[in-house]
Amino acid sequence: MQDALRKFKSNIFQALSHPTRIAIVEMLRDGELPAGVIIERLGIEQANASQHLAVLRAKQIVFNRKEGQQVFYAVRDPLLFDVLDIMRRYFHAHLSESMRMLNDLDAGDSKKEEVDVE
Amino acid sequence: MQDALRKFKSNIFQALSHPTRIAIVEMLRDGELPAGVIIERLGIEQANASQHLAVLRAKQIVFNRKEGQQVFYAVRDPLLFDVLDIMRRYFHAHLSESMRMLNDLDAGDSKKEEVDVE
DNA sequence: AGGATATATTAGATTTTACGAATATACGAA
DNA sequence: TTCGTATATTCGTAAAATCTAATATATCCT
Repeated sequence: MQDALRKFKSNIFQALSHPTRIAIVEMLRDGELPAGVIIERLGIEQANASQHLAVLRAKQIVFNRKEGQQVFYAVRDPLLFDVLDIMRRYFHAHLSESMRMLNDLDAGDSKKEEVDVE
Repeated sequence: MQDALRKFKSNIFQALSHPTRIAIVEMLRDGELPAGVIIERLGIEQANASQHLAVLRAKQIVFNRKEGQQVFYAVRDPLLFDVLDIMRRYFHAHLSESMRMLNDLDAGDSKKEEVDVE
């Protein structure tokens, strides 16, 4: 049954369905990084970052290697970067609607963030 | 800021983070289909299917066209199929671990489903 | 052993998501 | 206009995700 395949896909997507986790994966594009660096660059609570790393680990999107008291993370398969690249193209291909969508989704929030292009 | 880009990506992934919605998108690979057919093939509650369609609509993954009393759905950009194709390759590339992962995630459920390959 | 550093895990509150049941809307037919 | 079909929306509830604060674990250094 290809039900398993769909479940698998949705699981991976679920793992990628948070901006912080996208940021982590993108951060690892050029190779492994210790958790400390990741956390520092994210600029969020240590515990929170660690939880996001745990999600990526659970879905096997990243793996880690312990060296001394540091833990180095790396993306398991660069195939995922291809997915992110396609998404970037997708975003640009529909730029105006994409931005409108982001604003719509934010609507109701107290602070309205500016949407700039990369 | 490419913060917007990351937010956009995670939004799309969020929309794809459910097996039913993956099924819908895949179902539309060869072109548009009326909601009725989609619902019938999914074999789930009409309301539930309609809700999933609403999610895909909100994220602009699909668009719809009304004809008479039917509503035809289509995927906005075939780029998404490329993403799904990559995920299939990803799945196969790590077949054994993928299946173990699916089982692990199911662990604790009352009924244990068999994991078959597509 | 004891303290400092790096990272992970747990707990609890809040928000978001998913689902079924019921209801609403839009349209075509009689 | 009333009826039936196709689809969407709302409501209530259960489950899952997210965040902060607190605590735990492992490793190195002295």
